[in-house]
Amino acid sequence: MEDWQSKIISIFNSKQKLSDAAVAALLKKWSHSVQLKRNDFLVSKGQIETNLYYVMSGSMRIFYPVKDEEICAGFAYDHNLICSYPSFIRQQPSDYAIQALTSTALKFIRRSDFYALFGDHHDVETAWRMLEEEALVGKIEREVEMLTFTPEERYKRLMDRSPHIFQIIPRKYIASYLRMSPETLSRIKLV
Amino acid sequence: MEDWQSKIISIFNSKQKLSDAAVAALLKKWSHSVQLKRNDFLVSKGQIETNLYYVMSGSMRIFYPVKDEEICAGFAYDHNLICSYPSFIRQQPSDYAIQALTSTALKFIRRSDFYALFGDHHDVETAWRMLEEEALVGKIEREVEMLTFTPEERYKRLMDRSPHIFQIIPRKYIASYLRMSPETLSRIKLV
DNA sequence: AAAAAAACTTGACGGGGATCAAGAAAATGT
DNA sequence: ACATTTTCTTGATCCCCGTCAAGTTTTTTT
Repeated sequence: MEDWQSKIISIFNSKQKLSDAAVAALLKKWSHSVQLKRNDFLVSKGQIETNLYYVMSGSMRIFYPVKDEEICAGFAYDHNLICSYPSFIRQQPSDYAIQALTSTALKFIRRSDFYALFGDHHDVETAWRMLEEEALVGKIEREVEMLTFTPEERYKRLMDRSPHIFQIIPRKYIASYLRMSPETLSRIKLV
Repeated sequence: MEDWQSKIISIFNSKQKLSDAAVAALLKKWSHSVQLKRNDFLVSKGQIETNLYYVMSGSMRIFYPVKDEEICAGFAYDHNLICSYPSFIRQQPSDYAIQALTSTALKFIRRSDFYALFGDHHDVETAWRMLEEEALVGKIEREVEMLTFTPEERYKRLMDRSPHIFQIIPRKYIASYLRMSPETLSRIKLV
């Protein structure tokens, strides 16, 4: 099994141990590749998400274009699963866009193939449910984070938790992710 | 079948049609009751959520106490499912509190009983997964709502979408839910 | 290695909405 | 029905942070 394949399986296994049959079926379908250059879009606003991606290498930002600005919802890098979840779930045009910040290599599985596995492999559905639950709880915790801390506290807490982000991601996107202007982030760092 | 029972089933059926056996098994376990008076807590901060509730009548607010204030995360009334999801999912102490705003009648199922159904009744798990997906997408959409609209726009959009809330819920909680001070909400209504 | 583009910094300014405060209105309970 | 508590309103003040602008540094491209 290749390294990226065991990484994908371990993401699922961390929630629910998959049977050998499920592992084989999942990997068989998780077989497509994309290669993006810097600034390429993986998903554009308005597009319907039909795939679930695994990031082999590189870095991406997830954001929603709104009026004349862009609000950063998150990032993805090595060994993350990524897609435009609302569009993936509802099969409606995506509000999110996902863009490569560096050249990025991805593997993906088609949504229809993925969902088709649920019938024969109950454990895949259970693991996926639990991964989605994690996403929901994460969203809720982040909401609290943004509401109860000052810009400076938000910066410090991200710095404590994920210092590597500051090496990979341009500050202006981090500022947007932390819900402040690039100028405010710049001034905070002076302190 | 009693009215509240068919309501619960229809919530699940809206996502995934349940088999007769699944319906029977689910309702058999969804058999406990609670009755709350105004201001009683269904869930307190720090408590671990072990139940999933259905609101028969009355109204509730979900909020997180933080520092010296309370931030309203949502409301629940007739025919809603409700629990402290992060605590229910992770079995960790709840950051949320849930409080009755009027006298409220609820039915509930124990988490352990609910999860136990998933083994024999795959369709219950699938319906539940889809309901959780709906919650996740809802959270994401609300985030956009809060970030891209002014206080006045947020008020008007809630007024358009859910005018009945203003008849049931005290304004100060609605203000908190809309992420503004009660004074700001009061001033907006003058316009 | 040089040119161009993108990202970051720093200063000046302004405004939207929070906070504080005090009075009015409404809801609750006995 | 009355007293008490809670909620809502309205005014005055203030400050945090966003915006605008101009210069600097870093990164990217060729």
